[in-house]
Amino acid sequence: MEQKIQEMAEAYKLLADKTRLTIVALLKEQELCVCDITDIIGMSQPNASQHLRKLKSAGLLNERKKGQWVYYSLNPAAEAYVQCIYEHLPSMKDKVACLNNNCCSPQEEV
Amino acid sequence: MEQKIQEMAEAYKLLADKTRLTIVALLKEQELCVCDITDIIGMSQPNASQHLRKLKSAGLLNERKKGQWVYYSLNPAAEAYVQCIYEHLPSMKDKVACLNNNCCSPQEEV
DNA sequence: TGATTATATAAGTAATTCATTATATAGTTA
DNA sequence: TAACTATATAATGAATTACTTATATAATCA
Repeated sequence: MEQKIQEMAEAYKLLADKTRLTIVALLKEQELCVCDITDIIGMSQPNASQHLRKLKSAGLLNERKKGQWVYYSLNPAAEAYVQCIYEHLPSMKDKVACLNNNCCSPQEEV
Repeated sequence: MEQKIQEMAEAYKLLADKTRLTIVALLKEQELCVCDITDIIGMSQPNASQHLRKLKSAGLLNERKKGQWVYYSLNPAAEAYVQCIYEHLPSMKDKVACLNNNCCSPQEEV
């Protein structure tokens, strides 16, 4: 039981950061590339990249490369104690809406 | 929406610690006083006290004073995005079992 | 090929956090 | 009252972490 609590605590450590939790909330809406995320959140590219690496290393995200873009998405196989949190995240539909108006990278090619 | 994510991140920060998550798992079984927790987990009294204060300040715990003991319990009115985590915590029944055999403080007086 | 764009990594720094040690408060008991 | 027990608070130090700046890798395009 200690092992499981340890794993849970480590996962929650990743979600206990406003920036990463925002990234997860965005990815709950749709798959996004790094530059989408930096544009929407207004953060530096290395910062986003480092957060994404942490989330992916822990198995929370999947990654798909296409050309020079790397698209990240929520891993549907993530632990239940992680996924239960996603259900409580506020909608980010309006935040990702601009992407469909082509402000940033070519979403229609996804 | 940023506000809610901020609040969620702060709550998860509290649960992103193995010690505090263990305390919460114990309290999910039953109300416990500080010395119960220190005995079961094997931690120092000030350490337990400080963790409990954090959890209580955030509204995750209730406190009930009786004599020189302070009994802590999970706050059933805590946010849903917090409570959903509790459902995934492993059982701690065997950990609290010794208390009912009177190893520590007088549970029968609770 | 060279220039541009997207992403990743590395190094450095400031801030936060967890646990310990020491001490204070407060209720109980002799 | 004095001694004891339970709990809380304060101060310190070690470790972790988040962000920035600088640089590296890699794909695309002219």
